[in-house]
Amino acid sequence: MPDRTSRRERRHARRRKEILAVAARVFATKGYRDATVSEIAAALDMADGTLYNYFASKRDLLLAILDKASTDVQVLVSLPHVPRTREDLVSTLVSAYAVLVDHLPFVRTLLMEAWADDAILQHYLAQQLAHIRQPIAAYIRARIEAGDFCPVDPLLATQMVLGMVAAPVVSVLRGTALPPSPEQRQLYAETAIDILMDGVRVRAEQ
Amino acid sequence: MPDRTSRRERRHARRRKEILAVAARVFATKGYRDATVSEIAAALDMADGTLYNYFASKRDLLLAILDKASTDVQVLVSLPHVPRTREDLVSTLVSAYAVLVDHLPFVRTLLMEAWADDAILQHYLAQQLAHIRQPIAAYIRARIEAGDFCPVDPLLATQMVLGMVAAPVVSVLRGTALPPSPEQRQLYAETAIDILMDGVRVRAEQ
Amino acid sequence: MPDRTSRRERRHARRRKEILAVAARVFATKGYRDATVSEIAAALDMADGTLYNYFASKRDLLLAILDKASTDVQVLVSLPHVPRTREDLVSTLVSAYAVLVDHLPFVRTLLMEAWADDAILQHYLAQQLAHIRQPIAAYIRARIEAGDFCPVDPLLATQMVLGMVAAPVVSVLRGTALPPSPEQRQLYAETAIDILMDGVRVRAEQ
Amino acid sequence: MPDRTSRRERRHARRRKEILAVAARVFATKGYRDATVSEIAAALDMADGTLYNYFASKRDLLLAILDKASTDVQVLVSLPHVPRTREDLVSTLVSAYAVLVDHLPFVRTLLMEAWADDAILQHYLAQQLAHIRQPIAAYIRARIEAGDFCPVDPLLATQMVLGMVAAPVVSVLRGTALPPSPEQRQLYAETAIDILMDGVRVRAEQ
DNA sequence: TATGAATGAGAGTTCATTCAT
DNA sequence: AATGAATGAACTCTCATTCAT
Repeated sequence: MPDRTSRRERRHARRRKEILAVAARVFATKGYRDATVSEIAAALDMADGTLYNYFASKRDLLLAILDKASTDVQVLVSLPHVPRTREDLVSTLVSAYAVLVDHLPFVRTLLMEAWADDAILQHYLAQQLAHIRQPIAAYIRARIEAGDFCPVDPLLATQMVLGMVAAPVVSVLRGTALPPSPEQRQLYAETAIDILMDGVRVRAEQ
Repeated sequence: MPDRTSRRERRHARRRKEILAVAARVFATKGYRDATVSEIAAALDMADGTLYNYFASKRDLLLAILDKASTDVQVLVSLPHVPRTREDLVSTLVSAYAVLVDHLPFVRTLLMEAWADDAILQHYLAQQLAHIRQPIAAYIRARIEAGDFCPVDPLLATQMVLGMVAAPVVSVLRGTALPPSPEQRQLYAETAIDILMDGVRVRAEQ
Repeated sequence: MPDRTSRRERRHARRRKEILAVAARVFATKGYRDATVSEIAAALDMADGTLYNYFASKRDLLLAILDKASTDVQVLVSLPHVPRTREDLVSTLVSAYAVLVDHLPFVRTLLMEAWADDAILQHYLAQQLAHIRQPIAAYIRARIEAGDFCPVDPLLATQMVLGMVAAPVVSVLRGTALPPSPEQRQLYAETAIDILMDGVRVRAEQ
Repeated sequence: MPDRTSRRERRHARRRKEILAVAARVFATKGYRDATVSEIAAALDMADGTLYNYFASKRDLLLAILDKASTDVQVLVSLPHVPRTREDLVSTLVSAYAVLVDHLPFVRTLLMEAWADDAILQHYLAQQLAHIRQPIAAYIRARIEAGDFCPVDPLLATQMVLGMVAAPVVSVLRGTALPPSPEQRQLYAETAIDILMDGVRVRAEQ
């Protein structure tokens, strides 16, 4: 009876997803340690024990959330091509914001736990960040060598680029600001790219 | 015997400081909830109960750390004057880095707890951040009106400035990078200011 | 499935009662402070944590016992009518003894805690005692005015009546004497009423 | 230097007495278990450790209080003669009230602890009570045999006598009523004796 | 003698996890 | 599969007692 089995499996997978989403919200709000299993179960209108039919332990639940968050962030890394033009850079950034905002509780939980736990940082975030940094640094290095960019430290500049780009969504990730509208995301991206490229200063000769 | 009393008081205050420093390190590493009182006491080579002669509760210990972190950060706010020249801006930034680096475990604990707890965010961090943001935004707004700066959203630009400036010390605060040397701090500050002012792009006419 | 729910509820209520009875016995014997939660749980052949599924805290357990003791004693207060004849008085007293004896550990715990704690005395005992005293005092006052009773202070006489009536069950409440048989209760009641009415002295003219 | 030694000893004994009096007050108010050593030391304006120069342990302090309470109550027992006349009975009772009232915290502590602890009851109170009961019972028995008293159970009557006599000072011992004035004591004693002897009922022929 | 900081055993309580229903 | 009562390890905190000063 493969049909029955697979239906059951689909149902099981669907339920796991529901649980993950709710648990991520709870963990994102109170932190892993302060959130209780009962609390998550209650938010799911489900008995405590039932959770254990889907996840082996509370920690397992966390790891599944971190896994998903990590995978979600990975999308940012796998760019189809290296953006060159201003429009290209802006639209890449806009879609990066979209990814973060679409998975808020997952990303927030990941950041929270990675801040405290070295193993989690290494396992779920460090590689992603390295993969994001690397092409940016390479790009900057190349443009410097081509004489397009000023001779800054490429790694330092990369960090600053990321800081600048991340800044407007920190409070969103934190949960104190509402997710930005598409227009706002566009604004964030354009502002970041423009400041980055030409600075805030008005050029004398223009 | 006022001499005896005041010696006791001094001793008491010194011991409190020691405890605070060690506890901040432990909290910064494992998080408030995951750190146990026994663990802190052990790190101090002290019986569990002795801690309670200095702090009424584990939470009280946390709050004292947050208080100190908050006060330390406050220093960043109370600038003697608004910096104008490039050198002024750079040296302001350099000393800001020094403050963060000098109180690493305290600031790290504050950031970790404020990330999860709304009340803590409000009470110990929100005002400080507002006080940092406000003069920067005012400065940007003024320069825009004077025609010196491009017409960007001042608040958004402020956030990006802060993101850019904070970026190189994030991993230091996290504990994965060593504190920057004075030379590095100088470099961070100059790079941030320069990118901010003129962008990374080489100007055609120069 | 309301059947399942109500069965659970009944089971829960039954278990609460069991716990209350055992806890009252332990508190009555060792006092609230000296009795430990582990000890009560052990007497119930139950893990410590299980108790907390039924009562929020050790103090909550005490308060539930005091509540019950208070309510039980309240029965003494709610007499269907004011007793007049000797038989009436005697049978009222007999049933009062029955109430005390039927709830020994509860009443003993109440008396013990009310002896030390003003708030408990006020909340769980003072009103009951006032309600017992008041009709007795009123009765004595009325009979004095009718010329049936000697002109004693009604309140003082009331206290003495209660002292006399309570005396034979003090050691029972204390736990050093066995509960009186119905015959003994009858004897206690008759003796108290008779001494009260006519004293111990043989009247000359009889 | 016997003078110095004995002066020191006198001083030591005096200090012990002070400590006992204060500790009895604290124990009487909060109970032995709920009172802390620090609290008693603070009430004496003394360091915690100093107490241990006078008493080996907190329990030792309690036992000394119980000893004193027991000894004080003993005075009630050692009557110079068996009272016969009404005046004799009344004055005996008045002085008994005086003893209780003069040692309130000690007696209150004794009653509180004896209510919970069998060993304390046996060691510090049971004998005293037996010694009080016995002559009363003997007296009643004798008067019954002489035909003066009605044929009641002498032991039961004894208990009721004690209950009646104790009633008006229960709230004083408890600490909710002020100690009675000499006039009130006289009234208590006379009322008790009179009710006891002749009851509250007005005799028909009078 | 007097002090009070240090001690650590032992208390109350929480909560992730199990398992009979 | 779903339930939630039972479990007990692990935590925070208290306080009688000790002892260097």
